[in-house]
Amino acid sequence: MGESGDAWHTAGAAGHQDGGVVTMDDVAKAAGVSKITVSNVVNGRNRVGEPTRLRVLQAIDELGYEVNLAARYLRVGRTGAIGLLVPELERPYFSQLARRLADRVERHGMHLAVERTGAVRERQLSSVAKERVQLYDGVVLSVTGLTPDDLRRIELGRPALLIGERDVPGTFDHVVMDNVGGAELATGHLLATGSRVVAMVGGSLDHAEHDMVSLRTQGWIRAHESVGLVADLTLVVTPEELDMGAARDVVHRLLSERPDVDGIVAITDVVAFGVLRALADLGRSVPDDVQVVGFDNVDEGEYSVPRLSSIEPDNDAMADAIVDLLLRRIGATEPPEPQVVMPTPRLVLRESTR
Amino acid sequence: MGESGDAWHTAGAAGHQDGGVVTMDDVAKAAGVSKITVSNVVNGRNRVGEPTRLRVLQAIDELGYEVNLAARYLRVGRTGAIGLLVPELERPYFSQLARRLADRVERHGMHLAVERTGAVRERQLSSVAKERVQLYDGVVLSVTGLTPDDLRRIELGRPALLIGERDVPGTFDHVVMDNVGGAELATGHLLATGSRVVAMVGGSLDHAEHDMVSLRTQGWIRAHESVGLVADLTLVVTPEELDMGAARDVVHRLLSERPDVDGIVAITDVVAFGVLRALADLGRSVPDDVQVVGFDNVDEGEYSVPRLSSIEPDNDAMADAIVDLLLRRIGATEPPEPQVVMPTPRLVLRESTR
DNA sequence: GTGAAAGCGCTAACAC
DNA sequence: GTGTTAGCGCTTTCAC
Repeated sequence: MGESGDAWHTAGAAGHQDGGVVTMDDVAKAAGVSKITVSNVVNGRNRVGEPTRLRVLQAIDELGYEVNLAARYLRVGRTGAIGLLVPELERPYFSQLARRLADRVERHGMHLAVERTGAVRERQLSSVAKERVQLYDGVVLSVTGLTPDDLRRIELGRPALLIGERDVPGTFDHVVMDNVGGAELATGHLLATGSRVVAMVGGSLDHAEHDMVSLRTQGWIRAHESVGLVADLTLVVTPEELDMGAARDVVHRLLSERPDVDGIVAITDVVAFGVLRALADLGRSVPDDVQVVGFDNVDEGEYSVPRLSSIEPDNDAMADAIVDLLLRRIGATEPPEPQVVMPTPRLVLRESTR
Repeated sequence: MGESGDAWHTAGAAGHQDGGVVTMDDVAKAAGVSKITVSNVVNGRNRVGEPTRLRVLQAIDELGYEVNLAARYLRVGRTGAIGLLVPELERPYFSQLARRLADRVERHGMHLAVERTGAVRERQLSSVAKERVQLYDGVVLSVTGLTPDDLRRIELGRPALLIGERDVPGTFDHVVMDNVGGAELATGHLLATGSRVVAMVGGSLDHAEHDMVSLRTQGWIRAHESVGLVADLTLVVTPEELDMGAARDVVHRLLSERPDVDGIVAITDVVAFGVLRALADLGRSVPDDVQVVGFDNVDEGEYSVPRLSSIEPDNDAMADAIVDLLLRRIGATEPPEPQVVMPTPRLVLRESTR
């Protein structure tokens, strides 16, 4: 048959004859049936006689045939894949979310692919992301860092679900953390266990934006209010990036200006790890000199030194809701009513708090 | 026009008329040209007059047209996507590899999607993985944990490149770490700086398998040999899993049996973090009582307490090689000669060693 | 139980 | 510069 083909690509791994892009027609010819019968066999539709089935199966095996997904997709409109679009691949929160989603999606016979949107905004989301998203039956989109205005522009052209922020046009399914409530819970615990000067590392006072950072900062403020204190806004410090390095640096600065800080709420667990690192640098003992609490309850918190107390947003419940809502939307013929799910967070106490 | 379509999926985000799966034909009709002219405009082929181009562009905009990638792919055979298949999404090594690859791949105008193969073996790799891989122009496959025999079975039907193990059929492009050399370097440093009883946490003595674990264990043995010592094989301890929790547990056990251990080589950085956690539990000071060195030089090593010394396999050079080799193979019309790349590792000293 | 015809949306050739 | 023809590989009627 053909002379070139796919087989060589992997440099002749298995023992196929010659590869050569085997089509259903080839199989049909070899088995002495028609294309459609091959299709029926491949897709397990039972309207085909056992002897024919066997002959077809054998031909498939001999020729090393494999369905062409692009063709099938063009015809059927389904790829069986769900896309998860996140701003960064290596943030533990996202990779652990990916793991949870992959588990659940596979349970439904589909699979998950993870892509990075980068420090994407507006234009990029509406054009770049839009194109690549086509090869998924549905998309989970993390919109951390996008303004409500950006969000209004998003139009992916297929079933989609948002995670990450709270205030959203109201036209998307949306699974969110209780950012305010969680931060309030965390801060409240520090205040209740003797901390008097509780800083918010990674927070922001830009109340206009209803993004994760501002919301968690509000929770920190509210916790003060609800015990009759007024939060000292100079204790909100904002690192360049929400990573460990920047967090560590900003804490060095904070503690040189405000050595009286005896509690730190970190905007995320990753930031909290940077905080712990800085406190170790400075010889402050945790939790005796300074209590620290994070947010997200990432796996690594179990093993940091000291172990990190954190807010668990109920990540499993969120993952459940995400795939349920998305699959519902994928399966629907009519656009279902957009829904918002916000599980109740709880505080996980480990060694970094009293 | 149509009444249903894509638009509703995202619940009417943007302001398209009605959606309705707009095709090139629709655009062509609206602009008063032919399908192919629309195609030419969309793909930026300049053989189209400026006024026509403008009319087409406007029609595209008005109708909210978007190319159908499945159709294009069926025709052209390229999706512009590279797949990265890893056993686990949340291992820092993999997510950081993903970041490096995504950077480079995007520089070439393509994009990267990451999928999980799970604790996949044989059958799964040759069937499951094979299907889903079709929508990528090329695939980077991490084969950690597969036997050489499994590897021989892999036939993905498209340009592929292996990472992770050393001994491989020799028919794939292959980018590997110098596992033996790296572990030898790490162990050598501990021995040279006064450690006398150096355990290998996460190692394995199953020399039959030439997987990462065995290779790094060999490096540990060799380092002893090259300074005239003979490695005490009872110091090789194997946790259930290569994660922090199991590593921590196994170190607890190790140190209760062998309190004289004064150096630990961890098979990976993640294992090393578990080791550090255990040593903190046991009140051993690092590096004074016990030196610790990891492998992979994952970002988190900068921020652990204490900061982790580690083997840097030259991850950037590996990422460069991976995309260069893969793109070469994708672009080629003839199967290029399979190539093996193994950068030289170096030791990064931080606080966990003397 | 099996097959023939049609077409999903796109682009490579080759006209004009 | 622009259009026509053909076909990528598959599945969905509907007939036999």
